[in-house]
Amino acid sequence: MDPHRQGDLTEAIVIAELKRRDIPVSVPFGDNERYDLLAEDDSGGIWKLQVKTGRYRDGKVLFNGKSQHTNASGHTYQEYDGDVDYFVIHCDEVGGLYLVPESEVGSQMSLRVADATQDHRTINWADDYDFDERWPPEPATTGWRDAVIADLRERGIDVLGARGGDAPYDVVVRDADETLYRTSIRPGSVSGGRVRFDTGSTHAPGRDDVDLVLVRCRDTEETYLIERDAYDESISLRVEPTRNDDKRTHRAADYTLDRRWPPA
DNA sequence: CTAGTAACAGTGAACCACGC
DNA sequence: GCGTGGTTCACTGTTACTAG
Repeated sequence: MDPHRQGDLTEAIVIAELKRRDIPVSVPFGDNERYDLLAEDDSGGIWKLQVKTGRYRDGKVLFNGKSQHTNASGHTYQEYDGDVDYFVIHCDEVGGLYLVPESEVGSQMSLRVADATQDHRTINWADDYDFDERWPPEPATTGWRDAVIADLRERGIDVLGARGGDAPYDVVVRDADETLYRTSIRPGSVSGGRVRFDTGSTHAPGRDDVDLVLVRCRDTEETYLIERDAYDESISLRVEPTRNDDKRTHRAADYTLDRRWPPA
């Protein structure tokens, strides 16, 4: 089956599955929206869902977390980066329906259905993302950006106001030496033992745009400070300790606001 | 230290629909 | 006819982890 029809089929199956669970679902008019469906939870919350077809391979359900389109310069790839709240993955081969937060998905993700030869920490077990276990989603954390700003002020750090217009940073902060730092504040979450945040999207700040990135992780309830020069395209902070102390590993504990402020 | 395993990131291709 | 848009499929290389 050609990919477009496959996508339509999966979307139809997901709509049927949601209806079967008495979940109100709406389909956006036209195909100009980045999400496929809108679903309503019991409390009236509206969630933007992106439907994906899962491919079963080597005991895992694989799916892509980005959309691809073609222009004059060739293929371009775009992550959803907040344009959707959740991915709903249906895999025909295993008959599974999974709900995965957008923030936990990179360019692609695999959900392990079959037992693995080795019990790997980074395995994303499909059962953990079972739709019926995950629905309804937890209400979105509101005011996390304000929480970070409050965190900064609590430490006596000067916050010189929020951005205006299309500036790539959220606030400017000032240290005791009167040095100013353009700072981007991003939401993060723990996945696969790592704190992840959106570093590679079209909306993410580049090295020339900001000096610092503050990541508020909802799972660890910690704020991490990362100097923008510390990474190129992306960085992930490992929450759980590793047995082999690899030099390339970035430990989240080393990047907490308390340990990193003021910037070197 | 090494081999094996798993996840991630990136790239190219195929297919169909649509507009110019 | 050609270029573009949107989707999945398939493959390769890199990174990081586990086990021996």
